[in-house]
Amino acid sequence: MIQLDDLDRAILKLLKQDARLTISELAERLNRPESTIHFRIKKLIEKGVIDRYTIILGEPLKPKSVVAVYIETEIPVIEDFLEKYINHITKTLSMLPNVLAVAKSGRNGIMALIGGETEEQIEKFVDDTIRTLPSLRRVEVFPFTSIVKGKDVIGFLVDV
Amino acid sequence: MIQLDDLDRAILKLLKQDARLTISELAERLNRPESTIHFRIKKLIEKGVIDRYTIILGEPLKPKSVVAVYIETEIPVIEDFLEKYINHITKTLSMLPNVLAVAKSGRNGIMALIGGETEEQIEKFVDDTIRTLPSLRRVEVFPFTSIVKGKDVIGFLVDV
DNA sequence: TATGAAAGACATCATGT
DNA sequence: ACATGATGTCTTTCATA
Repeated sequence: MIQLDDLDRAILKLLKQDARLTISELAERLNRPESTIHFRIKKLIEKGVIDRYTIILGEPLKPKSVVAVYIETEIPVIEDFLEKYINHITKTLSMLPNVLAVAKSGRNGIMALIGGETEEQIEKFVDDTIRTLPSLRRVEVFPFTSIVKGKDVIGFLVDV
Repeated sequence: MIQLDDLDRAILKLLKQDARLTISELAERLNRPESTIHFRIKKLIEKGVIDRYTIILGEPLKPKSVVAVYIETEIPVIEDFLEKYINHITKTLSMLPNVLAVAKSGRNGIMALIGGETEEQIEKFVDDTIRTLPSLRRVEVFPFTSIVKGKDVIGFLVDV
């Protein structure tokens, strides 16, 4: 395991909120010398605790409407088909810009996060692109009314 | 709407990959003067296209196992109860550190993303914390076998 | 809006406590 | 873990086109 002390955690928390905080600003807020902050961040990156820095995109680029879709295929007699078919679907979905995220679920399930201008537009996309796939035994749409925790995950995921 | 040209898009794409790229590095890669890049980024922030800068946490802090859970409540006779109850559940879940994200779905549904060390541990958490809630008519767990698109959403969501 | 040049701020590193 | 100082790099600003 990895062990982080309070200072590490405080640095991570501040950088999560605003990764452009300078070392001097961090040093001031946390009442530590700049050299210490610099050293800690260097270590956090080396240890892989900080994976990378990124930007979150804002309202202008975010889809107004988001749904989760669960897809489940039939289980074929030839098991080998299953994995190949699941791979095919996930890869196809992954290439589409309005598909924000895709995960395999179990052996024959897929969960996808899909964004669009309206819920109706997304429904149409699901009808045209997903429900037309062969050998599905279930397609269920979970429309997101509001995001309570992890709100800006959409701005994180959206393609530019 | 907002309109972005190729340069804007190129800047956003690079910053999404690595928000620590300096203006000079961006300028070099995109064959533009530093002042231009500086100006564009300033505008992108002003327009809200760039919402904020953040860090993605790495393996040491990421849960090894992740599931999505869909929760659906009964629809009570008194409609007002419904919203209050859904709010109560979402807020309770949001406070827990292993609950990575929570969204309301429709009027009586909740979708939550939950992380843990093993799938069994998460199952136990679902049994103890969610299935014990009153007036639920459905609790379904979708274990994530692998994430195909949006892989580092977990490192983005995880609490420090 | 784009650019070039200059000024100031910052990260980084070495050294020592 | 912290302090200090030296160095080079980067950001930021401003005047100009």
